[in-house]
Amino acid sequence: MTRKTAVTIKDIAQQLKMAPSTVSRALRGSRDINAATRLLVQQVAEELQYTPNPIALSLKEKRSKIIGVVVPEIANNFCSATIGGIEDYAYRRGYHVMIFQSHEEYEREVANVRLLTSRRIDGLIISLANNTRSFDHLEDMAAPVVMFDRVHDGLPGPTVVVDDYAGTFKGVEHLISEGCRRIAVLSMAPWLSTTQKRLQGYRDALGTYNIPVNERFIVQSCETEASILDLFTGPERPDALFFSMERLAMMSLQVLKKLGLRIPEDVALAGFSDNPASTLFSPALTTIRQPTFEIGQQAAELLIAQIEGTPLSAPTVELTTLLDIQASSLKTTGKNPLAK
Amino acid sequence: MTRKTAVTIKDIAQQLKMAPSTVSRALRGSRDINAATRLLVQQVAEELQYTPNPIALSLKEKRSKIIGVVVPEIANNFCSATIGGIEDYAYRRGYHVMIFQSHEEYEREVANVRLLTSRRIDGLIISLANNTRSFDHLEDMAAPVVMFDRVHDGLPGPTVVVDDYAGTFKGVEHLISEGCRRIAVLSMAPWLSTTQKRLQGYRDALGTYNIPVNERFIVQSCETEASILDLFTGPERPDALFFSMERLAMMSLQVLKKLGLRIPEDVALAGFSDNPASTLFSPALTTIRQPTFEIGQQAAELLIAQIEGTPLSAPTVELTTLLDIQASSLKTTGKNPLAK
DNA sequence: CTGAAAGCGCTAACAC
DNA sequence: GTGTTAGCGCTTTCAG
Repeated sequence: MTRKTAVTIKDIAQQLKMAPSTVSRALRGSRDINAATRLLVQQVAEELQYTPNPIALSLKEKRSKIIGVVVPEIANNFCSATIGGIEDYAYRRGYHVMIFQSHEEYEREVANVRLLTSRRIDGLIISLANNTRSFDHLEDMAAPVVMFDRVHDGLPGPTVVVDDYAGTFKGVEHLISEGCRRIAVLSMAPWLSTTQKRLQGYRDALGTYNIPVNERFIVQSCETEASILDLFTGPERPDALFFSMERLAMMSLQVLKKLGLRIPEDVALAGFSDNPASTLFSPALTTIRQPTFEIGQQAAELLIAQIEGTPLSAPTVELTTLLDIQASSLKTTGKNPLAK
Repeated sequence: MTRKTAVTIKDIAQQLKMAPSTVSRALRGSRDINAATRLLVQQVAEELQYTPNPIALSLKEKRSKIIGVVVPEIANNFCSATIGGIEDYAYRRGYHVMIFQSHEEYEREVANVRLLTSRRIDGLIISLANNTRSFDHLEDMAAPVVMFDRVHDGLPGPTVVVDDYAGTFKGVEHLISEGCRRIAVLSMAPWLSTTQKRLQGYRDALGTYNIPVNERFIVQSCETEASILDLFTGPERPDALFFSMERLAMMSLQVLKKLGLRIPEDVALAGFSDNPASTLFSPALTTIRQPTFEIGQQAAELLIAQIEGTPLSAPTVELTTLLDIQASSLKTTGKNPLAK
């Protein structure tokens, strides 16, 4: 057990019978200091196991070396993987990561951001809650903000996203190439730019292949199994489901099971998912894979660049998704689908 | 955009032409203060959007209201779910969570703990890295420590674990009841108490049913697919695999696929996993489910109780696992296995 | 080169 | 009831 009260610069000064300021200078390698003094101080500091108090430093320098992260839910493969990336990069740059969950609730998101602000964090990385429609809490942040995944175009500040449009296009095109013509899409809140880009990719893919868009097949703000079930009540039932989020994939699987529909024979399945195990599903899921860890790293990099005033390499980073074709979308077994 | 410099207690005092201490008292509801003054101060504070500077507070009161969390890997269903639980409870109690990853490396774990200490965190919640064998870094912590999952019995401080012994016993017993007799177990580092308890559960389950223990079937420190492959090289091949970690489940599935062995006909599969989607696997996995979110909450509760000097309800919390039987272990189809 | 002093924002004696 | 002062640990003028 060590002493309860941490050793301070004063303790060192006292023991060496010099002024605290001298110790401070010696420790942080100020130019104008006697080499002998410096060595002495460093030695004693070592002995006493001195570690600078970051709180005192923060108070003085008005920066905390802490970056805040607000995500909808930590226990979500996409979020946890990006947080992993953020922590990884931040750690290497001497920053620490403080995490909050919005639980997809606007109010909690606002509360978190305010809390983080009052914590004097140096910067914020955020993925918006599903039902966040007002952005005041982000607009009047003093600290730099980087958004990822769920971004809002109206806000300034860099963003890290993936090629949502192209990714969706590829995915839907693949379903079409497998013979699907009634492709329903399950998406999130319509005001998220992610949603908009993905839906555009969906519409354009259909358009490219002269398939009329059936608005009934576009489920916006998909939150419950009921809305998926609804798709299968009318006379025209989908022959494919494109999900824009892992949770929606799970829900689809449940619903299709409940309805006794086979995948992919009755309904093909494809979409965005970041469960590393989704190839082990029954059947294995065709997914648009996002470079989650890298997204986190990039977000942290952009943020720290802003904090430290380094010019940004790019205001917005767009990473590339990968279409991972598995059994869930292969209606024409054995056929090697178009690589696009 | 707001002012860059946050408003302080001094600003309020100045505007009201009173002393900062009065403002401070008014704001924190000190008894002996004029009601009128208090109201006035509160009003101005509101107007100016004053938020107390937690850094100044920390410096003064020598506590940061931050709890540190060190886990092997955030992007891991078990870890992210527990972190979710920690954040959830901590948030409600006014604490914030700072996260670090050890990446299963002892050195990085030590570095993180030291960093956290120098950060003057109020307490630490940790799940040990797989190869941590020395515990000095935890022994001489000034702040309270709570361990969860990967705990070490030699250390003081409360722990949150699950009924590893009973959980494993139940799981292995179930495999036995399905007719398996050559059950191999894939486990982690032998010095972890988790490993020890689980292996004991395994041994005792076999013993109870008079099945001799084949030491070749006990794979300690299972890190690679090779060690699983080895199991299938000799003359006596396992008819069941019990995995003690989600990653090992994935590896098993890969290996069995590679070997062309059917699950559960050739090899039954069961074990610890916290992938909420493992029922969607092909075949659905029989798993021992841990109450991950609750583990996190409990850990946070124990820690905060210690920090605030509240007497602990219990030094160690042991939560109960649930055996979720699915197709991967059902050799005798249709048979309703013993509920135990 | 080194010491003394001020101040970051806040609270808690200690006056009056 | 309210103002004054000191101090949390550290850096940074400003003197010397």
